Amino acid sequence: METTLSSSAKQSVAVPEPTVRRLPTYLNIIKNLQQAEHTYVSAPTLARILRLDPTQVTKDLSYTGVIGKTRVGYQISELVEALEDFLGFNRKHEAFLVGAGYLGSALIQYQGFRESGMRIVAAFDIDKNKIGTDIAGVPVFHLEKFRDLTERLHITIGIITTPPSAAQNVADLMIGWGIKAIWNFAPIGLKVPEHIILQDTHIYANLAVILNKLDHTALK
Amino acid sequence: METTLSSSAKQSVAVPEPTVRRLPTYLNIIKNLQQAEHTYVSAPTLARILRLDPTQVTKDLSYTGVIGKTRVGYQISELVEALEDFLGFNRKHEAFLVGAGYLGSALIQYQGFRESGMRIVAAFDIDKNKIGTDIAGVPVFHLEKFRDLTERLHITIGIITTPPSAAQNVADLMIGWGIKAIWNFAPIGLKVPEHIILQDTHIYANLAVILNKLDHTALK
DNA sequence: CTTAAATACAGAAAAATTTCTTTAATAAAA
DNA sequence: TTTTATTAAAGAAATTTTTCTGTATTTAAG
Repeated sequence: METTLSSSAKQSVAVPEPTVRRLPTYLNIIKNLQQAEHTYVSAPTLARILRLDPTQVTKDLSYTGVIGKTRVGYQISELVEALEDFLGFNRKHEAFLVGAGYLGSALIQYQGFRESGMRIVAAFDIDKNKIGTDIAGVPVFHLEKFRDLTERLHITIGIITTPPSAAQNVADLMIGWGIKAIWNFAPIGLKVPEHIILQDTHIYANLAVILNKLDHTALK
Repeated sequence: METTLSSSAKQSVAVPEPTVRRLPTYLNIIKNLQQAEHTYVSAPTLARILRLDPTQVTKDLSYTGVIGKTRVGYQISELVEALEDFLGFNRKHEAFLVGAGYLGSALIQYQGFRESGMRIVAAFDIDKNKIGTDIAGVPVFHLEKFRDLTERLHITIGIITTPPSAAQNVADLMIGWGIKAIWNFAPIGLKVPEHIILQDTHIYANLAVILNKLDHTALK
């Protein structure tokens, strides 16, 4: 799905964001190679698999600090560790999700994130029909119950899957909870303090690209 | 989620892909304004809502062909129609999904795509436990039943949510079905003919950006 | 041992994208 | 009516990202 529209706290991030986006893909492939008993992988090999420019792969991997061996490539075990470390996939982050609609439910049910260090531990909504239920084992609470929470939680990530009209209020609430990063799926530009990490994801972005190409190449 | 790594059939796409990605977001906001009885919207207004550069909004919207009125902005009804037309959201595309795991199920259950012109009409898997069931009303068939399909289907989009090892085979199969576009979620670079539209989406990309920022700003 | 091929890496060049600047138009205010 | 402020739009500049070149290294083949 999606794509970044805006982001705050972009100071001192020397690594280009397109690179950060590609790194998980490299990691995934390298892990597959690791399971297939490979011990080394070269940039050209990764480039062939992903149909990318070999020098781009080299540049991307250089940000991990791993140095490759000429004529051989990179040591897989070393690269896996470096990538997981760089991406933060080996740390454990717990997340709250607000807005248990179709998108929110889909995100919860997609447990794949668990392998990447993020676990959704609770969901919130204001729909009485959803309160008290659970989605794939994740309980759904009433948002109001957490409104006046004074003690800070150990939750680092807040996921917003509400309608856009509610998103800013939810964001403010999350900041009050002591959350460090907000993953926003609402199509609105949230106003957050400098120290809050904000990542906007727009579900329709990729679909839009496909549909647009479909129409524009069909005419050719 | 999300992001494009590669794409084929990129001939004559004069509109920058970042622009195409932003357009659905504009559309969403403009529709909200429309419901709130607004009739005009200006680029600076959209820019404030999304925290973007105003001239970027102007440039993006210029690709729709809609021309704005100085000092007033764009007519909302005209813009909605132009955006939906440009993005293909008012056409109806049916899709097959192969790989009914967590991600595939999440995508099916997220019915939001229906509003954007794409409807997932069937899912395929090779897991006997899944065959015969349905996910949110979408039936799950055995992939093999469709392997030797000779007649072309009217399905335009194929969604791949299989493990990477199966992805290329599935892609070839889909091309045989007469599919026009492939939306690939497997972390692998698919080889497809020139005329097939290929869009790669990498689920972990956005999460990676967040986790990376979390670690790198926490140290500051 | 020598040669050839494949690779990492650094730097330069090119391409794409965003941001800035200027101009003209026009609605609203004075 | 005149002035002011806001906006769209086009083009230029700046920035970011990708791609291209060249060099040194090293494994493997001859």
